[in-house]
Amino acid sequence: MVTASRPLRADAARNREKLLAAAAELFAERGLDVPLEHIARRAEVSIGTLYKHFPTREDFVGAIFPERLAALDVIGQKALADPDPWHAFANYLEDLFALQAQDRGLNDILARDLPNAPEVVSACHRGAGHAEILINRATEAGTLRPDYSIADMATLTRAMAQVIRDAPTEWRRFLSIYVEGLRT
Amino acid sequence: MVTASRPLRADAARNREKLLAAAAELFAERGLDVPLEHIARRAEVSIGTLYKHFPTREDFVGAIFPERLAALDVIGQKALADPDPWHAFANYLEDLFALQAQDRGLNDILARDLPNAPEVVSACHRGAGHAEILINRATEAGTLRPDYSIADMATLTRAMAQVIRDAPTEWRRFLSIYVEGLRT
DNA sequence: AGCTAAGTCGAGGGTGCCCTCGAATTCTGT
DNA sequence: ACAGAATTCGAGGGCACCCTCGACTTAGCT
Repeated sequence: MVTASRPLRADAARNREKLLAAAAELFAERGLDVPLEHIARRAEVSIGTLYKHFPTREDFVGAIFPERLAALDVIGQKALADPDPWHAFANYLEDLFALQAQDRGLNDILARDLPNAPEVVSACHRGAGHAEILINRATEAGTLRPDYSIADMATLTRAMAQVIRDAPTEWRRFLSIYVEGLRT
Repeated sequence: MVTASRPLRADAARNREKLLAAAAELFAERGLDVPLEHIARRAEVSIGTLYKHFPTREDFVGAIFPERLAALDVIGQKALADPDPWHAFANYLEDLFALQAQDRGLNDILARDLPNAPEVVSACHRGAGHAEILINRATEAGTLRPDYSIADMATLTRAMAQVIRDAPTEWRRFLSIYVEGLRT
């Protein structure tokens, strides 16, 4: 049911963009839970207009994050191109959390059990796909402990989300200790 | 200014106990942020009465947690009595997080930057004292990486709080990986 | 039994956020 | 320039939580 709706009126298109920009900023600064009213205010648009364009918070997430999640693919590709399995895996983790540390919204999304927007879900699945390959390579090379799994990475991601939130300077150290524990 | 206030009236004392019991349960079940109104309801007491006895949420925390934090001292003593420095340290961590996993309120307190009730603060300091000794012993014995510090343990505690919250069965595995990374 | 200080109650005011809807405005094709 | 459709606006209703205060009740003393 892809209704080929006619193009938006000029003012509407402008407002939509202002809303997206405001939401993108606020999500990155304050996380996914910013009050929608704040978004409307920063966009200099009324709350009613906001709801016209984005009836739910998920609609914002779905409109904003696919683009950002593309960064996930980039670091995934980079890691897959690395010939050293261990190095690829460890660097992937670094890159992943560096990404999370830059964007509170992304941090929330990856930590949360409920990123329901379909675009977001599929991006996460792709990410998990990359991760799985990297894990397998590293275990086969004998450098990563053999029982390590995606589930462990999910746990790690949530833990890191917390560390990033309340001690943004210390996540690298924390991660390096953890990773040390993964080497065989 | 320890005002030796005259004893509470019988009904007041009873209500106070009911409130404490209700708060203790709800903190443990749901964490420190339960609505005060829920506590009043479970205690079968009006909201006004609740405020009479405990004007702020901190008053509840201060009344309930000192007792629970005594468990911290217990595991601290146990660890200090252990002759094997590494074993003492590693077991202390296990015991500490087992405690957190049993009680969402405690989990919140240890993870949060704001446990302001003085009794709670001092209990945390005592805990940190034990931890420091255990760390020193283990580093001197050469089994713990030499740069490990209390600050790292604080970070770990917050990370574990998160893991415990959203994957209560996996914290042991997560911890064991991390601890593996600490051994020299 | 009667008095009074102590305690209890819960309606209600305040805040912050969510979301809706009808009146007012503005774009755009003719 | 105008009509009509599309869009905007923001007041306002709802909800959940916070906290206060004055009217009512009761324990406990004499």
